[in-house]
Amino acid sequence: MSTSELPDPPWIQARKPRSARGAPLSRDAIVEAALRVVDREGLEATSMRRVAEELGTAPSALYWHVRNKHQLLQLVLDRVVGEIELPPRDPENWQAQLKALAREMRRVLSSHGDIARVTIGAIPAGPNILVVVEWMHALLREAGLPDRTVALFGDLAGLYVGAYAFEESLGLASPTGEDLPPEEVLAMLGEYWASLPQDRFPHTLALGDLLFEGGPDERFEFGLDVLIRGLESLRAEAAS
Amino acid sequence: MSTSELPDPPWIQARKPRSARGAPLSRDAIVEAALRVVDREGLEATSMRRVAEELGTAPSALYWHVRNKHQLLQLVLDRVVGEIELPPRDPENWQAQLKALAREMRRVLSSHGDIARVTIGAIPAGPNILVVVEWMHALLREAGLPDRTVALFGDLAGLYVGAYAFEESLGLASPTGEDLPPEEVLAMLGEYWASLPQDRFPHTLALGDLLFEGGPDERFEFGLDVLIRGLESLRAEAAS
DNA sequence: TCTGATGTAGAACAGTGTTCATTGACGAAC
DNA sequence: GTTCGTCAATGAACACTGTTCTACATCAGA
Repeated sequence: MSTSELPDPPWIQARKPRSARGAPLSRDAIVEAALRVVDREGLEATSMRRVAEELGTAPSALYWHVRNKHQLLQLVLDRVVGEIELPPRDPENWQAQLKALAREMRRVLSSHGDIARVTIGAIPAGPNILVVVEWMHALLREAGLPDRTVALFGDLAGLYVGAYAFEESLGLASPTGEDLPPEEVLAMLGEYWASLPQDRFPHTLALGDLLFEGGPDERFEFGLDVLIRGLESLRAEAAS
Repeated sequence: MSTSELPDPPWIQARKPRSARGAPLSRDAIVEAALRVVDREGLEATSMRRVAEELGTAPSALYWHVRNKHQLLQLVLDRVVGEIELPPRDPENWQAQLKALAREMRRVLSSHGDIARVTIGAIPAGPNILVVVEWMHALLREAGLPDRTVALFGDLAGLYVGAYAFEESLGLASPTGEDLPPEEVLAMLGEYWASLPQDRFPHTLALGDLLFEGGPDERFEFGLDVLIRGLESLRAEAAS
């Protein structure tokens, strides 16, 4: 929700529009169109031709406003991150607030199809992303964590939420790469599981349904819990 | 190193060779060739045509032995995971052994280019992958962790190592998508950092160089430390 | 009015995963 | 020894992809 008036990163190099109402196309309109395509048809279907079609123009017209597809997707990601709502900080409750931020990030990412895939391996450098990063850094520093820990943990938390949301967006992708209904994938997995020799995989077989039954929410919360407990352990050790 | 004689997953459906020495091509030869291409030129350059060229055959010939590119990459990944060396288990030292396993996984993945990208969002279902998973499940169960925790943590650890190795393989990818020398990317980032308004990003700016200076090893070890501390906290709570 | 920058359009390039009909090679049965 | 059917490889083709290049409008300022 921010549309914050921040300086663009130098590598964006937005072209100055000729006049306020002059150009039929704009970088923002392209980003918005690309996001619509991502929402409806997923990242894989989001080609430059498809985005241009959504806008009723030629694919080459996009390249006047955007350097390449990679940059366009980065812009879309930053636009999506802008939807994240940040509550007022309360350092006394830093653990609960950190969890709430992670949940909000996951919610926003998951509400836009595969877009989380873009986060993996991207330097978090868009204006909106920086706002979220600053909020988190502030919370952890105000909570009394050492600077080095804050810097490293920010990275780690971003990696976790991004990777998790991405994995989640794939759903139950068939191991063969075809589009199979999830129940058939589960059936195949079950068949394979049953075929495993008991003497070589006793522990994995003993875990049995526990490996499959945890829903995505439960798995996400577990990871969050582990991360926060680990961080708290570091904090306690540093404070002693 | 395993070449374990395990049943193939049902979705592999390997074709039975006509005779032992008959076919000039084989699934294993294709996987090996694909791995060579990944090692030398990276995942993005690994096309079916490139793999076929490596073998001196036509691209369409591959499709007799492999269902599609997705499956081929899964096979390559499993082949790579087979290189992981597993020491004898010592549940007394489960924390150190768990860390050692994670380091070994990262080492093997990172020694094969981008291959870690394939791990993200893939159901860990190859034979060699299952051997590693079983080892880990065994270690944690023998260490006395509750089954539910073992199942969930296995997922989490795989997600972390895979995502980290993937991010690492990208190196310092330019935010624009072009191939820029890393120092130039760093220069751009520094320029952007310097342009940020002090009043809106005080904490992120205060962290300063701490955000950049941690090498990949240090960052990986930090994440590992957080995960293990979190797990230990769960174990202590469950044991009380 | 002329000039130059700002945009858009269309064609083209080199490449992608995958399918399909065709052709060859070989083991087994007659 | 010949036929037959399966196994395997081929080459062409399809429908795409990201990107670039040239050409062509459109409009602001001198």
